Amino acid sequence: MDEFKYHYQYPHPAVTTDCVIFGFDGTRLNVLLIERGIEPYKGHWAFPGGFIRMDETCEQCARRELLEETGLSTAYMRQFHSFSSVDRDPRERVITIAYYALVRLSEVTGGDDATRAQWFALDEVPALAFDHDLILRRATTELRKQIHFEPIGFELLPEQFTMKQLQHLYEAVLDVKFDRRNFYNKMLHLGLLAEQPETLARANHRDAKLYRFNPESYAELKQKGFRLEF
Amino acid sequence: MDEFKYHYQYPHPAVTTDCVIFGFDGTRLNVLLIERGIEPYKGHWAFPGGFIRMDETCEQCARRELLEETGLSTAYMRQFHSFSSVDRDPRERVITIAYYALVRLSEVTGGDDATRAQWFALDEVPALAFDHDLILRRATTELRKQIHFEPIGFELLPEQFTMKQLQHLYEAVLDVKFDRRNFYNKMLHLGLLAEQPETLARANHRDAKLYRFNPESYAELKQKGFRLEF
DNA sequence: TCAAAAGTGTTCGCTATACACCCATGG
DNA sequence: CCATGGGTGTATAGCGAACACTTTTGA
Repeated sequence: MDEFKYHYQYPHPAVTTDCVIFGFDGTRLNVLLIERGIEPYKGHWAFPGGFIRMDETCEQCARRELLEETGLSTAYMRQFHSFSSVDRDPRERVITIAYYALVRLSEVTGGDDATRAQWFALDEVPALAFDHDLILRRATTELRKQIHFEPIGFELLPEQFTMKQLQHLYEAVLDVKFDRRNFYNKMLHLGLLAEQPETLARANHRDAKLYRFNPESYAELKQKGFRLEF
Repeated sequence: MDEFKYHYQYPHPAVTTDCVIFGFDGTRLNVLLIERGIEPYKGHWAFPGGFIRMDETCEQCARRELLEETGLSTAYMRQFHSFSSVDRDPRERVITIAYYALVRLSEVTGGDDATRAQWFALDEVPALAFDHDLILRRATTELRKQIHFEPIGFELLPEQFTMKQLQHLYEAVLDVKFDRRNFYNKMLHLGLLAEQPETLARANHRDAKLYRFNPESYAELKQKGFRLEF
């Protein structure tokens, strides 16, 4: 019985997708890692990923992995780079198409039990399997680039959030500090936020207003040639 | 004799790279297309591209194609997206990793004679083979995004250029018009241009100053946290 | 009444924009 | 001397950055 039953006239690389899943814990940016149960790199941490099927696109493949590990069937997801070093996988030639996903930590469920998954703060990520260190660095820089000009930060926050939470998010992703008052002013004047009727009661403090991202306003502004920037 | 001598346990897609080669003719942005000599899409125009070898990275593969078609061994080149629709190639499952290159038209030589290659202005590109229409649209939007924030426009101009040429380039790529005086001021104050001793003699007009892009200045500014923007 | 965080406005300086004049060249 | 494009400066408005005070809440 021949296990190698797929024949080609020319050599073909294997193709995988890998998925860098970002979450925000209120203070720091986190990524979801899987502990590998098999060789190569058994026991090392890596991004969720897997071989592409012949009947699915890369995006479908990446979404399948996201679903398996987070229970989420929808989330913001973006292809950011393909990695093709000849020796990046010791088994065979493997080219990977990498995505990053932005998820709300509160919505993440365990995923299937077969794999050990764990969130790591960006600055506490251990050495990773394969070339995943490189993939993480690239994912982070691409995310930063993108958040400068597109309102994707909201994908990491609950539907309703306070101004302070939003500020902390931007500070965590961009690794900068903003003046609180200027941040409030800028955000409100952009016209992308809808003030919510509810407020968030805080112990010992004044209640905080809750906001929601308003995609319609953004679509409208974008059509008028408006360019968001941070 | 078995022609299908490469065996795998699981099905593998074929992987290609495609290369959108941009050039600037002084007025409009152009792309280099190849007329396909074989099926599928025989007689249709397509981007230079080909199957990846087992001993080269995608970037090396794309550069190989660039060299074959333009004679250029160095040029600005950027991977911008991978395309993986299941039916994008009728022969077999093919995933392509797409690059765009920015070249100086003056430096392009014929490439090898085997293929018929031709420059097309962006707005005169015919219907393309495979999903190359989609690839072109994506390449164009990515190029526009990138030129907003990185000084890559110079890659499309001769080493020495006049302010007017530079303005025309930006206008062609971004599809906007700039006020000539404001464009001059902004460019000069950015500090990215080195004024050249030579001038360009123009018939019937005053000579034009020639400039050169100064990568050192840019590196210096970038390190200081300066963000370029158009 | 105090501590800690929320909410709001004003001033200032820079930069993008709109706009006008003089210069150099060839015919 | 004139037509054509090259080169430079100025006035204004709008936006981002720096910055201070008041409000609310629970202890």
